Amino acid sequence: MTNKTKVSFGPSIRRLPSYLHIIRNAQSGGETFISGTVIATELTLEPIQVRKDLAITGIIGKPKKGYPVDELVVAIERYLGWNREHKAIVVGAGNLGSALSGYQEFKNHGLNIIAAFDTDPSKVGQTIHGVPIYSLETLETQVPGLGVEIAILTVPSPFAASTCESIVKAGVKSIWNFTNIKLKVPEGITVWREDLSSGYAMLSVMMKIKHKSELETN
Amino acid sequence: MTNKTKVSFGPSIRRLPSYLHIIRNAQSGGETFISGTVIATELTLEPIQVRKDLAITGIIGKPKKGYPVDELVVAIERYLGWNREHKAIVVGAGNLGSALSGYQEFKNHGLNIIAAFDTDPSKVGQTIHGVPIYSLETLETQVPGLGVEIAILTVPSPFAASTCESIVKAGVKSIWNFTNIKLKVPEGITVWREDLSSGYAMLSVMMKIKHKSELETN
DNA sequence: TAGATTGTTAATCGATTAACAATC
DNA sequence: TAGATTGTTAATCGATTAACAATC
Repeated sequence: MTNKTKVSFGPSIRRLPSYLHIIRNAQSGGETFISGTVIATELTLEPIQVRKDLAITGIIGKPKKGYPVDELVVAIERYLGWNREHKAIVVGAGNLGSALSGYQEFKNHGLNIIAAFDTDPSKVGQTIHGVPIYSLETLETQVPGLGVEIAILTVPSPFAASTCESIVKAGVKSIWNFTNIKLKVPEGITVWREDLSSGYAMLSVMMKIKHKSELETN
Repeated sequence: MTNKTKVSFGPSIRRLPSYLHIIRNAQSGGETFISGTVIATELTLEPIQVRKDLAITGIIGKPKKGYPVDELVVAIERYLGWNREHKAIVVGAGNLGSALSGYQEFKNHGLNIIAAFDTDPSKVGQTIHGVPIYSLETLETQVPGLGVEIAILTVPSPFAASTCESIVKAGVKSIWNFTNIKLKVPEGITVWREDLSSGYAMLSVMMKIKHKSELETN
């Protein structure tokens, strides 16, 4: 169990943001109730799956009407911890780091990026989306005490391991890892790897299968 | 079944790129065989899972020695369709699109981004990582006939649906969707959604759980 | 040879889906 | 009231893990 925080309902948790998005839209449209059926149709899921997923937030629906929209929004955000601020830093102020810094959606859900770090001297002193860029060398001295919870790791892969060490030394406990390296971290450090290669793999295989079935059909 | 290409072994396919990365490293290091146990240790997985996953590529290992590195690399790339070129376009030449255009790893695995499209007139005519940027308006006329297989969708969410329609009209059959919108596409179009929000959700919940257990412990 | 590692077959685990009574 | 939708309990499905004979 070393290093592994067990999370029950992984797949359910991953679907919640999509639900939240739809429910928020309904809220903006003035709806007060939304049914699991409607959400399911929107996302091409089974209604029973939506109901099961929403159950983990503790919200209770009304037969015939569905779930109370306002309560549901609050409950999902609470469940995800998106109702409070998470101070974060971007480590690697390249295009990807810059893109993530600018995502309004994350800001709306508590992600507060207060600084970025990079090795490129020409970037230091600049800002990306209003976020100041500091020298990566200063990370370990600057970050402790600022209450930074999350480090978003977007450095090139060869620097992932060493940069990760700096992040840990700086006392940041959670790492959102966008590199294709599996990080080795001490116990108590949470890592979520966003593996873009695995997405490309899925897309590639789906394409291959479709192509094959076309060949078979024709 | 409408719109849904069924892919068996989803989780296995998503792990293959990580295996490939490690096996390639072993290859560079001059190794000729690599065992499932070694790969598993590297990635904190069970050896049996690695063996099961590698089995789908058709490669047969040698007891005591492991799997032949060169053959394994070829077999994984073949299985993923990464042994051939996939022409692609980036739709939405912002930071994220720019980041993806520059990823050497994808280039090495057949992803050939031949053009980017954007609405911003100041971007049109420029290049990102050597990829020329054209006006989004010209997508439907320019792209057909070029043999583009993949559209990487990185426009802001409000434009996702309409841009998706253009992509489909242009005859591109696979979409790598980086927006937080569930796209509605005609049958025969493959979509893989890269859902960054779900990653943020997982990280957030893992943080919450860890925090709670710390409170309980102290 | 001895032992590490394989591939196969079976068991377990967890997630999805089905069935259905309860109810607004 | 009638019927759509809920929450619960059970069944199914698929993925992971275990056990173990085969073998280099």
